[in-house]
Amino acid sequence: METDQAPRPITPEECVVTRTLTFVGSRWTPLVIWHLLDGVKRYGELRQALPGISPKTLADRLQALEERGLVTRTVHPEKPPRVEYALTPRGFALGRILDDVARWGEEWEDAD
Amino acid sequence: METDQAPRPITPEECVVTRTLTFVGSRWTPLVIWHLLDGVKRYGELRQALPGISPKTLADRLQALEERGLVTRTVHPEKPPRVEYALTPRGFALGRILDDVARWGEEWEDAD
DNA sequence: CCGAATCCAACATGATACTG
DNA sequence: CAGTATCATGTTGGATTCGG
Repeated sequence: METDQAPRPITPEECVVTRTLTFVGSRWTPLVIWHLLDGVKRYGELRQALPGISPKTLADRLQALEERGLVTRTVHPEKPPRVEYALTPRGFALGRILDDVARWGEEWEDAD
Repeated sequence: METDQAPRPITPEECVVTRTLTFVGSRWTPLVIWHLLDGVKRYGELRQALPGISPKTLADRLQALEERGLVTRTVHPEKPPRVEYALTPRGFALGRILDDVARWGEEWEDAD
């Protein structure tokens, strides 16, 4: 007998998809990842590439991405200082999913 | 000559991935879609299946999903009224992407 | 039973100025 | 250059109440 699931109640906090999407869906996060797919980037390069972002928001996003293991942060103790950000393998894996999202999103909006 | 792109500045509003993720990443949206993958559901069924959701939030999410063509809403003019929600084909397509997100998210969190 | 209306709280984001 | 500190704001979600 297959237990035909009336899927039991589940909260957003218990749902891995929700956790993932609320994290990745933060306003600037997909664009940060997208730029890093292109290769290692400095803080200032990202800032230029993200028109209108505030330094605080960029720092927040990069810290969050680093904490969650999607981005590495490397400090070169020079003068002037140089800090570089790069995607981890898991960050790249996410980038591939974002491609799927992009394709789906384009069809979706075209059909409006 | 391949024009090696230093990808030109782009805002979140211009990015289809951002638009899609901020929409789908709304707190209860993934769970609503997930429950509808199982088949047609009544408002009250969804409410039971989503512990803690407020009627306003559920109505908001369902309206947004309907407006964007991911869900259909059918009113059966009975007494008491019966209202049923179902995914459209595009809604189901999104569901498949959410599966990928789930798989990625599980690895991601396991690796913490 | 389904859901609209109102009001409010929480959080993410933003502007701006300043520092190691 | 690469941020932090501080303050202001806007959008999202929730509690509650009421109507068809």
